[in-house]
Amino acid sequence: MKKYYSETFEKIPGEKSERILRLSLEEFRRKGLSDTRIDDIAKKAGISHGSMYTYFASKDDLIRTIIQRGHQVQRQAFSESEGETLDVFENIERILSTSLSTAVKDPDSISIWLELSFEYNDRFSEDTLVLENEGIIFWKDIIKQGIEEGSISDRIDADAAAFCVDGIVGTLMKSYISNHEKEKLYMHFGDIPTEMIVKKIMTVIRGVLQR
Amino acid sequence: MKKYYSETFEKIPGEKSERILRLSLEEFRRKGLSDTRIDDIAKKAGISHGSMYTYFASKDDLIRTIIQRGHQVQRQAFSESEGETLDVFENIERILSTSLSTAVKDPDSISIWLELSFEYNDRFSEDTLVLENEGIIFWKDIIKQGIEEGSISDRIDADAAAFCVDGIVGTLMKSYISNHEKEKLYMHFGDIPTEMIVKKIMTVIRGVLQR
Amino acid sequence: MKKYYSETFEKIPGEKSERILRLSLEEFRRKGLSDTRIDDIAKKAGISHGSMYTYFASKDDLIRTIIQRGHQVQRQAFSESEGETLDVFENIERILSTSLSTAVKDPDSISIWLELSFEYNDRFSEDTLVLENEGIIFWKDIIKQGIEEGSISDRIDADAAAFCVDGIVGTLMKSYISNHEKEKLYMHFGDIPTEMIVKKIMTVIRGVLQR
Amino acid sequence: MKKYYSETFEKIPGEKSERILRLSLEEFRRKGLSDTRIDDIAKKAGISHGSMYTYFASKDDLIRTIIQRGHQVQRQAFSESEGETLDVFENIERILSTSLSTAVKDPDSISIWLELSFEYNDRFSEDTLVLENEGIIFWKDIIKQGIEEGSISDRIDADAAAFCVDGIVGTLMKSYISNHEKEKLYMHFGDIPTEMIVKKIMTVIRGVLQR
DNA sequence: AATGAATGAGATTTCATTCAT
DNA sequence: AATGAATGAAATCTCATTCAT
Repeated sequence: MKKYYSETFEKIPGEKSERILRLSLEEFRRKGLSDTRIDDIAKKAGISHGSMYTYFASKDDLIRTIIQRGHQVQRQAFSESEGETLDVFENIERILSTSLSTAVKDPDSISIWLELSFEYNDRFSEDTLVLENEGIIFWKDIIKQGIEEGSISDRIDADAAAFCVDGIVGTLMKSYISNHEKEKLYMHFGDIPTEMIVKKIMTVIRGVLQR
Repeated sequence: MKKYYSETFEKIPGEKSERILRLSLEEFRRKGLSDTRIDDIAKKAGISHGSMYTYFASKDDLIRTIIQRGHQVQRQAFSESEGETLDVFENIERILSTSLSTAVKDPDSISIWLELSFEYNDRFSEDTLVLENEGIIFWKDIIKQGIEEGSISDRIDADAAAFCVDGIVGTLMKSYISNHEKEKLYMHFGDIPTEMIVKKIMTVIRGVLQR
Repeated sequence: MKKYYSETFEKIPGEKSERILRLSLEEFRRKGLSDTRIDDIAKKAGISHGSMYTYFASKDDLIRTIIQRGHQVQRQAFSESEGETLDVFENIERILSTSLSTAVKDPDSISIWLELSFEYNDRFSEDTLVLENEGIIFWKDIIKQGIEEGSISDRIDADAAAFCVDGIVGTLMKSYISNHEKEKLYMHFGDIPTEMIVKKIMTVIRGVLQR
Repeated sequence: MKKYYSETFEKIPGEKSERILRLSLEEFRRKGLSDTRIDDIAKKAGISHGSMYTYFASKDDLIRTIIQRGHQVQRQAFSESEGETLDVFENIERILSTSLSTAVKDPDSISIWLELSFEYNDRFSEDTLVLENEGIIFWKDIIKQGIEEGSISDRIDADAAAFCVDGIVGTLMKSYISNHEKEKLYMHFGDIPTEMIVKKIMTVIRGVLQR
């Protein structure tokens, strides 16, 4: 995989590089990819903007680096949930629950990820589609497994089920990227704890899918 | 509702004002709210740079005007589907189908709408939340009606069902805003006609909700 | 001929556009093409640097515009000296004299022209070689004419004679672009009036060429 | 003569210091004094950026060091041609020939030397004028010698003759610093071997000067 | 002595906005 | 009402130079 950061960036203390990436993410969520200024990130990180350019040749390179970091984290999450022999619905519930807590803890990553959907960010598409595909396959596998096991009705289209679950989880994760989205979530569910939201959504998913 | 355009804008031929708003939408989807330049819109519309500023006091005002226009269209869609005494699932299917064709015909509106979810666009939140709320209530009503009619299982949480259906429809509409999203849709469903996608998704929704 | 300035630049008062080009030339001679800052030219001309960019898309475009202006002036000079039926040596003397007074009055143009000889300015080559060629042909014609008339010895190689006269005139014109070059001229001739320099050089050229 | 390099630079292997100076020259010709970056030279020479600064306190000091090196080489050339009892024209021809082959072999030195003529490089003037003067005296001596010997006509102004010969040789040497100049030389002489150019120019110089 | 990470002044360029015509 | 020239704040990026290791 192509590296979008300099060797210098590799050599600086991990703590520092982590901080830079984390603060970049935060700033990107708050200001948007386009309106985030390299200089602001540098200021927040307590380094000179010149240093930012010794680490990343351009703003786009910084964004790509962040995207790749997101991949690693996401892949790890996928691989962790593999090999577990849970019931399909327990599996979905666990993923939903994990996704939700990720969204609450790290809305920055979700926000930047969602920005990549827009046409004006298509230049990053090649960097992200591979992972998107992995996510889609991940869901399809789960659904197929459920059908094979007989726990999901075979009247249901597997592709559509994967699409729906993916969409529901995505929508839920999106609900924490901004006040605006939090308001919408509140409109939907009122003021209830997040675990409660998972439970409620699971009644739907079970209802829909369970035979 | 506050007007964000000048009286001058009201007086110009409807055809011209329509064209300006339509081309603005197109440009906003392609470049993003932030990277779209007023001058580019003016050039596309064949009017002078300065004229844009006689119509809209600022770029944000243009965006707000576009948002309000979206509201009108959306409200019209809501009101049209009211008063019809369809079966709940027929109703959902029709909305799904309409939403899909809207997304295909006018991805620009969807794209700009989705951009408003991000924190860096929270300044537009007050202009949009009202309509978001209407949409949510719209779904809740449909679900409640279904439960009352007995066609939707009462084991299912109504709020969550509304959230899920809303999320699914939203995800589907998002699938047409960029090549990147189209690719993802293709990963999900392969190369099938759009009506087929609706049908497949309906097997899921019926399966989940139907008692 | 391709235009390297905007339509806006064409429309501003001639006096203003002249001033901008003149001050650009001056600044380019003093600081060099590379170290001249657009902002400094703007300041000298009493306009905003933003305006400079409405006139010229880039610094290179400004340079090209200046080069083209130099062409026009130079071509005019060529065409003026045509059609006159002077003796070859009178002709050369007149050109030498004119060139010298041009160099004294407008060293800026000479300086920028000479900068174009360097490899790092080869990107402008296509804009200048045509005129260079015209200058070379101009000299060759004069020498040939002299040989045909019998006033120049036919033992002399015409190409080389054109090269030498061109080189001498070029060197003389170069002598006014900087203090450094003026010093060198002083080392050569001491403190004598410029007409005297022309006379002295003519003794050489006559001596060399006259049969 | 003031040294513009550090003691450290004196201590490193001659081969290495030679390489650094040679590569600097090359880069300066290709990019120009102003646009050449110290870092690029360091990279080409395979040393670290910082090392360049342990050798030379600044970019200007590197340039001055290069200039002084040019002096040494040039002085050596002068001294070699002294003490030889050639006929004046043989002498000129030999210098012309030597200059030409120097220009072909080492256009980098010529290029940087010519850059020093411009006003924006006047800060190096004090470092170069001494040598320029030596060159001028060198030519004057040759011409005077020719007049004394009777091989150059006394109708000719000695100062002007020195100026002209100097200008011709300078122009010829300049002809190899860039593609642009090579094109001009080709316009003058077509595609002929360099020795032929010398021969042809000598017909002019002899013609002019020889009584 | 050599390295290369860090710095920050400053260059080019962009573009929302103003305003005289 | 329409125009488009002018403005200048601000963004991205460069690179000579410093300095700790």
